[in-house]
Amino acid sequence: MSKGIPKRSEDYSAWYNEIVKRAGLAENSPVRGCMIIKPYGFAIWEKMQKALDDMFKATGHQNAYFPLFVPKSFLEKEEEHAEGFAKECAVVTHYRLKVNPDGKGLIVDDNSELEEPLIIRPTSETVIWNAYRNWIQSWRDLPILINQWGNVVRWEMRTRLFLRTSEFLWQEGHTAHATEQEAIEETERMLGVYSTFAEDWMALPVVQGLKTETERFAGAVETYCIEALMQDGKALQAGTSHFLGQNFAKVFDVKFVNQDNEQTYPWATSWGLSTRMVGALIMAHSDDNGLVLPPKLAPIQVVIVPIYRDDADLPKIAEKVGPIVKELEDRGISVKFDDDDKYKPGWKFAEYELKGVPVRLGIGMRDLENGTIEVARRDELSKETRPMEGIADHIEGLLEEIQQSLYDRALAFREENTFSVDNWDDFKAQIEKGGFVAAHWDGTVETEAKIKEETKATIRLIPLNSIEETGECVYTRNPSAKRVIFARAY
RNA sequence: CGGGGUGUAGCGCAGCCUGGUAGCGCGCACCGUUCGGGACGGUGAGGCCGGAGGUUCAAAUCCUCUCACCCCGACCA
Repeated sequence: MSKGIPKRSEDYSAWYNEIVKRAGLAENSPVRGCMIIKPYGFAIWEKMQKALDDMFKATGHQNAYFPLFVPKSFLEKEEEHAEGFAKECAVVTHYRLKVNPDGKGLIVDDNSELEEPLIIRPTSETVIWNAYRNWIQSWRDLPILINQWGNVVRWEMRTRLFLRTSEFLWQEGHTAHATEQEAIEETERMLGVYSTFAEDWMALPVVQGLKTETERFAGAVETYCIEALMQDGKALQAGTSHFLGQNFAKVFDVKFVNQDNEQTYPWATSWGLSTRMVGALIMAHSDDNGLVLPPKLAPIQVVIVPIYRDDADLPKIAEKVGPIVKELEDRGISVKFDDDDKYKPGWKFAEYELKGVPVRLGIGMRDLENGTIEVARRDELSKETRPMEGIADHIEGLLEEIQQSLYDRALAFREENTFSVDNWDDFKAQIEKGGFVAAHWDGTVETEAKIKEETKATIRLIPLNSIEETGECVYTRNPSAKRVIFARAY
């Protein structure tokens, strides 16, 4: 049993913070709003990166790197984009400090003011499209399929580890295409990649859809997103993919000659997914005993804890464990044999539970005599004693089972917490209770704003697969063609 | 920026109201016994009580000012 983690049911927010700290994922930094990602947390992010990067490569993308600094004039070019990000930009105005002549410390050297301020990128559309001007001449240069792994800064008023930090790590894909159709297909393809990642790797069921005008990315023609439901009934945007039309091509004067020898603007997309997903992972599966990780993203999938009284027994156990470790590793399973004698088994059990290691094996002298091994699974907190014979096969299957089981559980939770609501009183009551609320909406920005004002719920998305169904707007009773998903969100 | 809270040992906290030589738990170091769900005993190290000023014979404690962080809201991935 874990010591001193607040209960999810009593204080979700405190529970979340404790998991992040106690599992060694991240901690606060001296700079407000920024976080220190610790090795274990970063290992999870690296697993995410690897899975995504492979999928990006498999869909024809290449990685590149663009600078951290964006000239202010670049950011200004696309009007909506500029307005959208203006409020949260860190600005570099000087390039030098000097020793304070009046005493100790350093002060900004006034003689080092930049002619043009540099913005620390909140996203990279502008620098990238400025570069694309030189990269794109002919239809033969297209498509350009680039992804970048990096950091961005959005000066947030209020932050939470992983979920919203002023600086965060992410990937941003930026593509250019000859036709509108091709760009839209790319936007949808990458949304599909994100969905697959969320569901197959994170064991997190998501709904795919479109953002409303209000929630759309600043500068996009259309924003697609995936939304997931967290255990406290709040929604979390898990990834976004934008169809940018020709907006950035036009303002950066990027043109190409098409097959009919005409000067044409290319069509753009951009798509991103961030370290916020580590937060999503925690909130989706973890429990009052700590983190619960899906096997596919767990830095350690199997931990083996030796149990012995006499120091002389450890080598005997180790001898038996060696081949098991090898057999598991040969199957691509990451294993840790924790033979550290500074901690005792009970402590280790609790520790690996806190860290969400999917499978724990316990092996002691009793097992050596009986040819058995104890197998414990983190998701169900259950354990059983099994024959050592064929244990690798069993574990391989068990990891798959756990991965699937976490997904099934999360899906069942989402289904139990998705409600169709048709009148305003029910709507308000349900939003208060939490969950996804599917309701009719008259399609106007005004109604959306009023609903948000009165209930704090926003339209998370207009689902892609929603069935056409005529109805009346839950707020205005005006006609509506389909339901949209409302929720309170992170 | 509003509202609430907290700064005392590495971590978590008590002490403050009612000023009088800074304490508890965890962790840490060493010794011994332990080891199948966060072991136990013994010994020991560790703190200008967030910062500045004031009141007082005397301030962690009272007063003023400041800084930082956390939580709730407005902004947002």
